[in-house]
Amino acid sequence: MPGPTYREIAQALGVSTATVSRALAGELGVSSEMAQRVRDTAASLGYRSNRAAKALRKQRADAIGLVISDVENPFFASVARAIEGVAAEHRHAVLLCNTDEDLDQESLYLDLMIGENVAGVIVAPSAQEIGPLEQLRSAGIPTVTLDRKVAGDPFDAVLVDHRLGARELVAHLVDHGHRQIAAVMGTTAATPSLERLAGCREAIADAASAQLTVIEGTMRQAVGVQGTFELGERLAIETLSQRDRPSAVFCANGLISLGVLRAVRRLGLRVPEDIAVVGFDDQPFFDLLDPPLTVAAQPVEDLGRAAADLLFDRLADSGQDVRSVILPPTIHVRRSCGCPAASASG
Amino acid sequence: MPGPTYREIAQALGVSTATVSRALAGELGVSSEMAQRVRDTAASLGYRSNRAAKALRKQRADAIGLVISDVENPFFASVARAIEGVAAEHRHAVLLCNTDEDLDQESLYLDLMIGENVAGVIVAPSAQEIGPLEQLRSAGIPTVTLDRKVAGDPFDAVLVDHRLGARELVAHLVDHGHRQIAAVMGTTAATPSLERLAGCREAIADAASAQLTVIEGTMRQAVGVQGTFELGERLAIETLSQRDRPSAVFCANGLISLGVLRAVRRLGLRVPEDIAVVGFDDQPFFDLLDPPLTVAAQPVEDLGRAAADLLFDRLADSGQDVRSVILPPTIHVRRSCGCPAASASG
DNA sequence: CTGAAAGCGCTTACAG
DNA sequence: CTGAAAGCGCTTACAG
Repeated sequence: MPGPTYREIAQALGVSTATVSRALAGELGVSSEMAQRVRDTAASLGYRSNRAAKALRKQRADAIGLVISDVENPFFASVARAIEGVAAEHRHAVLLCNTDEDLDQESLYLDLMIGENVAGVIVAPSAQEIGPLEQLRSAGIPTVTLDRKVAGDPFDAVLVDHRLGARELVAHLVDHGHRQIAAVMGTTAATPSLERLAGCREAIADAASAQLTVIEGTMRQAVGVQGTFELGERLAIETLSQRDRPSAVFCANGLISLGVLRAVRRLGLRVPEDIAVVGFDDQPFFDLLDPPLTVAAQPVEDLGRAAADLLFDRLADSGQDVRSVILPPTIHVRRSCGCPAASASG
Repeated sequence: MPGPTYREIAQALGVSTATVSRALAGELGVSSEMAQRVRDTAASLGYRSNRAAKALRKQRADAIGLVISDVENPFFASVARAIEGVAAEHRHAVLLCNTDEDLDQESLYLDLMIGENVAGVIVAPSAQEIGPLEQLRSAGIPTVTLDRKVAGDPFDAVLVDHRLGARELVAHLVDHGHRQIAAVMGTTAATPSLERLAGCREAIADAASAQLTVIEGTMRQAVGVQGTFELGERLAIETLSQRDRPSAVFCANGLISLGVLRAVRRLGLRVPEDIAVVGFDDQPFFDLLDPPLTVAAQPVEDLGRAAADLLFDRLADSGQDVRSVILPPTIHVRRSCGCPAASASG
């Protein structure tokens, strides 16, 4: 049972569908009295806007695409939540896509979004090169990249200062006296990982006789939440089983951190006595882990909100220059680094 | 720069757009030779399907709506992931909506999805009464409810046997000798909570002289991930600060569990010596908490996949009877219940 | 301020 | 097997 259309509203009032359209769109050029009558009639008939028809006619849907690697990853889940909230304020729907960092899938999904005539796209790019995102550029679709840079800066971007966060974390380890530090990286394909690694190196360079061992998996291994988690565990077991094992480890992200903690537990090592651990990313319960984890927290909500704001800004004014926003991470010192228990860790 | 349409393909081949449509839709009634030529031309012109136009013409978009309370909740994030995977296999987009369990927002979003002409909707209903979901029924939109029942069973449903999980968990506490048990509930508005509570009561009824104290917050308090977490903490602090405090607590969901663990830590109590803790929901790192948490795990991936399968089944054959699938939870015995450390907890 | 009319890009009876 | 034509529900120059 199809709902009423402009035709029914127009007929009920003896006016044209053009007038109905204008009144309901809140356009000027229609008397406020008529506008009111149209709105009343629409309401009484239970009119519901047909977004598909609008999208076709206007060549632009009131919807945005969100292209991330995996909503199951708590980082992306929080970001998605924030974005969806802003989109809802703008009466836009959100199309959700998980690419698993796979370029083919990313390409497929972008095709789909362009076919939906989305107004814009927020994407966490799978690679540093523009690759499939070129489709968005050539189709002229407003795009914001999330957490990652694309070569040539063709899009608005929201970034986190990964380098700074990693540097501070590793410097903290150095302050605790550690000189043999391992960085468990998962993968170094994406820019966040690369920058975090660069931050580690900076901190090491600042310290006399400190040394960094980089441990990393391959792209294929670090797939999905479970995959990354298990990769972290596996890499940590390899590294920490050696006789000349490092005295501290930096974990490239929250999932890796959890994997490393499990490895440590399986090896029967104590944190921080036998091995100190710090990691990128925070979660609300990381202070409840055994031991509470010292981390560099990304401002996930702000990140999502900033990305959505950038996108809707551009939808309102497509002429503006390409902008990028860089957000700082926050260090939460807890116990896994070797610091004494705080009274109220947060 | 608009891409090519059927018109350009048709002109290039000297055929009608009807033929192009049939060929690209893979319909019979077009020679396989012609079909091939159409596909080749489409590919060489870089044709991209216009989903908005299709949606309008067919009165049905290749998209499904996913209406949940909050993707930031790990339970929903995992479910969303699974659903999106199945949808992608069917070349359907997923529209994501977070309702925060707010009926007005749910209603607003359903309006939006219906306006998008979604092929179907998967929804975790905010209430037991049909309420805003009536819109879906009267619009004839295939709907699957997730994790929760709606009065009168008007829709296909995927459920978890909450009662069983809770019953086993509390029975386990009773086996450990506990007689004063508290159930920290967050809210008992939704059916999962109610059924979990019923399961607790059954286990208590089976035990001589055991007693259940139900602690719950109000709807407004248990909002969002952070809200539920903090509510659990607050309720637990109140309960466990009393002199005649219970010796064990059942946590109604994963977020509440984390809140309770934090409360326990803040009160300086030891788990399980001073207070045993069990909870509904699992996460990949719950064995890394201090102490490892004994839980009833919902089969989240299966839940999402089953919901999506039910929906696409119905899209293929709308005539079939209303079905419901009930999935069992899995008990993971770890240490918070009082059991000794397992060698490899999972 | 309002209307008649064209058209967004498809699909689908209908006719051949 | 293929085509001409109508139409899904809107919006928007254009004309008055």
